[in-house]
Amino acid sequence: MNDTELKTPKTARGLKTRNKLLDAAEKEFGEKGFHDGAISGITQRAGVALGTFYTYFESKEAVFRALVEHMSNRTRTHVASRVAGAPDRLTAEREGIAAYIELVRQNEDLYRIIMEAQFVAEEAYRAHYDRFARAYQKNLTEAAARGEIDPAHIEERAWALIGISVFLGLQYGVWDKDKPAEDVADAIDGFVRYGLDRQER
Amino acid sequence: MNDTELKTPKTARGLKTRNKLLDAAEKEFGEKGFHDGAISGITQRAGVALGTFYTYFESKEAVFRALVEHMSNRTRTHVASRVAGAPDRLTAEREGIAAYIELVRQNEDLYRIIMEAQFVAEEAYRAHYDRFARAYQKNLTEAAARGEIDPAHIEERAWALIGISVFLGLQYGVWDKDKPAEDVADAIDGFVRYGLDRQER
DNA sequence: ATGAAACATGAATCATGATTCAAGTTATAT
DNA sequence: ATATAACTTGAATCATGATTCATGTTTCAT
Repeated sequence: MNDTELKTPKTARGLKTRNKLLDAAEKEFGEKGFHDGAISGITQRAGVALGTFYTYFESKEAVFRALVEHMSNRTRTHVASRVAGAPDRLTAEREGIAAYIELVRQNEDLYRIIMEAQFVAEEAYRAHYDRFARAYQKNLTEAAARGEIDPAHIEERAWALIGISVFLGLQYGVWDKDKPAEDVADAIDGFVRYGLDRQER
Repeated sequence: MNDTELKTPKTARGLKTRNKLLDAAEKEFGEKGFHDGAISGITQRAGVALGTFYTYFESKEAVFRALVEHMSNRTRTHVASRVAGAPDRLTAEREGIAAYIELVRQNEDLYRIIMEAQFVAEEAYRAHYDRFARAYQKNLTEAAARGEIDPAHIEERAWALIGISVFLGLQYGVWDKDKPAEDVADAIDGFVRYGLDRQER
């Protein structure tokens, strides 16, 4: 009952075309946004005829949804792989922020498309952040069990940490790309560890 | 050279009509979003004829811009008035978060419209957060001078604090309205003060 | 009291772009 | 080798809704 399955390509040619369309949609929507982006723009970028689009996607909204899920996965795997080696949660936090800012910088479309999902594919948007929030809560709970962090208010802290990443990504990944992502992550590390109150050490 | 001035009403009647249109636009865009919202929807809600809209606004984008500025001011004054009596910055931080969540809850349109500005009125969106970031930096700098907080990395911390408010507003003001805003503010207070590391006290 | 400026009206215009479809081409299982 | 499913094509359809404008009404300074 979902678009992705309904129109799954059956041959290698079809798969290739569908991927070309997804890549093209990423560029089109990333550049122009959902409403100014056009199906004809997508098919032109992909080098296929207009009608071909509807072989793989039910509607303009449907590609967008597929795209959001695609980018949500990309974000998760990018950050996760970067964080994997961290010795403890607080270090992982710092790495995660650096990885996220870098990702946004390298791939500005990603930030914009996920944000715009809030208005075009609200379900997908909420699912994206819920998934993140749950993952964060799991990590924080485990870290608390190991005695690495304060065990209080895990849920609220998870959302706060998401907010920190997203807004640092906006400011230092999209708007002001001058500072190295590592420097921003270092700068915020002390705050995440010890709050506004203490000096970092 | 700006829309607001070009079409400023000259009489009391005109002013009243313009305000009716702004209120109506807030509801229309808040409910349906920018693209699904219609000028005809706005004028119907306002109880005026379609053409009247263009007596006061140059275009659909222009009302939206006016609206964003209006709501940006509303947000600032609401939070500022709530924070005014706080004895120190860390207490102010806690009050500010509670005030923001309450505002979002009472007025969900506001959250949505400001967020959507990112795509419809990017300048206004960035201006809104830049203004906030500057105010935060000023407050943090002064608090650091009084010895209330760590003086390091003021700019990055300002953006992090904005991100915290916005995402707590999203989660607890828009999506999950069950917890009292005060409880959320209390829950996050320890994190903002002492980070993930310590127990709150 | 009156004329000019402000304001209000809503039908008509107009551009845009998503979606459909009937006809053709290519891949693949047998 | 061939039938069938998978895929491709792009011109035609169609709905939507922003914007304009010519005509009327109200306000207000004098």
